[in-house]
Amino acid sequence: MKEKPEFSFYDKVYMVARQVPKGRVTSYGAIAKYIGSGRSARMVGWAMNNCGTVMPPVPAHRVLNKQGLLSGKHHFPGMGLMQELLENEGIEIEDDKVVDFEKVFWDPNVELKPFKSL
DNA sequence: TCAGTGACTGTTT
DNA sequence: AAAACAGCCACTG
Repeated sequence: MKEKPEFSFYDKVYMVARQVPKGRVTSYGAIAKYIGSGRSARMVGWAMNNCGTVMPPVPAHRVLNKQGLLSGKHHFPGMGLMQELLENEGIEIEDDKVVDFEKVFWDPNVELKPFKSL
């Protein structure tokens, strides 16, 4: 029996994003690689665009680019909401980027088990 | 069906 | 070091 993930590309992204621990952040590329396409980071970002249409809601504010920059903050409602959410979790933000990004970085490829094992 | 878009990343200039 | 180019794949019109 071949395991056939019924999970769509979106679902995989949401699944990983939801498992990001509080006070931690990850990058699109890390998620993309975790789901099997290390170079499809753009698709991860695109999936995040629909994050508000899925349940439960996805903490897209914990997903940043590899530079630790809040690249998607402009997509959040209000102004600086994404930054406030991150700061609320203990993450320090400066100039729209995460301080000590390497320290709060959470890599699903390391912290989580391979997707096939799920 | 084809073409355009996009919350990224790596390589090259 | 910074900017530009290319690759990548899924969704919409």
